[in-house]
Amino acid sequence: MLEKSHRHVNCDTCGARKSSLFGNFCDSETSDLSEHKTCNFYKKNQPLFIEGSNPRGVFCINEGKVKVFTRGEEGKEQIIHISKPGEIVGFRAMFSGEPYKVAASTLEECNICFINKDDFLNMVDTNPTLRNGIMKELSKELADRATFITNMAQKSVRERLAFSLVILDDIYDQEMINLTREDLANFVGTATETLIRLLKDFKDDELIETHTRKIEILDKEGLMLVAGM
Amino acid sequence: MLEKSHRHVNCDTCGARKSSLFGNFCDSETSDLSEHKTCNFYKKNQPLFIEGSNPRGVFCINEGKVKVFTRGEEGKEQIIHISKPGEIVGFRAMFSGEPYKVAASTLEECNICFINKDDFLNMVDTNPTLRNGIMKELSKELADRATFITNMAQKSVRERLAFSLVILDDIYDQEMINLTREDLANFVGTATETLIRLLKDFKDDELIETHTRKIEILDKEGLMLVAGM
DNA sequence: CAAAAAAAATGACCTTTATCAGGTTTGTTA
DNA sequence: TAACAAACCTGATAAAGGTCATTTTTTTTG
Repeated sequence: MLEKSHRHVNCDTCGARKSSLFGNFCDSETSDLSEHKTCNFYKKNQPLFIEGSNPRGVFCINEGKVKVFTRGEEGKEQIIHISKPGEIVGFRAMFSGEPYKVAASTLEECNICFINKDDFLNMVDTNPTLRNGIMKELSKELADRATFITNMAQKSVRERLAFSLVILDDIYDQEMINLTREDLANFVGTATETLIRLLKDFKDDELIETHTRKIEILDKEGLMLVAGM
Repeated sequence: MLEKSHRHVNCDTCGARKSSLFGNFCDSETSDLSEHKTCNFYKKNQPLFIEGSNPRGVFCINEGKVKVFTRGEEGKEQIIHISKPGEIVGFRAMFSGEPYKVAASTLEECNICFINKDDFLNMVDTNPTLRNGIMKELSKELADRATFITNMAQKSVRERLAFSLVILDDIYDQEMINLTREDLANFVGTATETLIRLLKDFKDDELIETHTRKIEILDKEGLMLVAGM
């Protein structure tokens, strides 16, 4: 899927950059950025960082998807967020001065650039546009998580699954949703068995179709109705 | 409870300021801040702002407690956070450029100062220490909310109540926890009836004692054990 | 390509927790 | 302080959803 040419990305030509926090960098800023990053290829299910470790920089996704999650008491994952190309992962920890409170790992083959902590913080310090973008992003995520909490507290699993599928449909853009049932359950916040049963309900209701693992959204409006959106 | 003298607070002498984001302001910065704020007394259950309205500044709590909450589909509140003196409420919306996604209202009689949006943003722009403090705060809250989500998804109501009581014990510091059963239920994320039944269990287990509405923590360690902390 | 491992699916069962309905206590205000 | 409203509490009931055990399908790997 990923071609060799993708494995060493230059920021100037990176399509993902344009929709990222670095999107409005000028040419000199962009080439500067390019010089200060390294680029790595990740296989499926490889960790970017784990809970409790010390942040050494930020990860900028060029290709592929990444899950950000915490673990509950018995080690069960709760997926907090799924990042797609153009998103920067792990920048919260740059400012908190604390070890990671969440973990991140790849959901598929990924191409991900790494920017060193000092370089990143230096950019944030000297570039007000970038800084404002980051503060805006932090704020938006904070609002998203308030909604997430409320959904968890007040919606049924059925409603949350519908809600999640709508969100995932955006994240997966033109592709079909491609997650293990377990990951999907850990995103919705339910047991894998319950999730599978509900997926069948949704199939019966012709809201979705499954192609082995992949989930095709047939009726997004209908899902939004179920989700109460 | 609140004396008249508290109703017009000067930032120089404000005890809450020292533990706030403005804590390390120098004298000139502090008096500058004092000039740019207004101070208001709020009765119990008065809104600071509501969901969907446009942010016009930030609120700095001098005395009293404030709940920050969202409403689910049927209007049921989910309390996301409870703020105490020294905390600044509503600054997320300063950076997002969007209307409030949450609402805030007083839980008791409060003394709260208001700083105008422009003045606040100007301070943030020109004061790197304040700015870093804010970014750190945003980041920490983001991490807190990840934990909140995971608790909601994976802990039982019993565990969440124990968890909530431990947190509230810190927020209420030396006082007893003083919330309506409904507010407490909306913080834990459960039905009021369920909450009341569980409180009785905790009383039977001598983890807490109630004095009409007020809740006294008898065995914090025990609660933490129940909460799985 | 066969064998093993991982993931997906199904069934039975049972606990947790929401809901509804009613009764009591506490707090507020005329 | 009487009357009213709000908050609190209790009981009965039902359903949502978790757990465990087992089978089937898909994927991975030697």
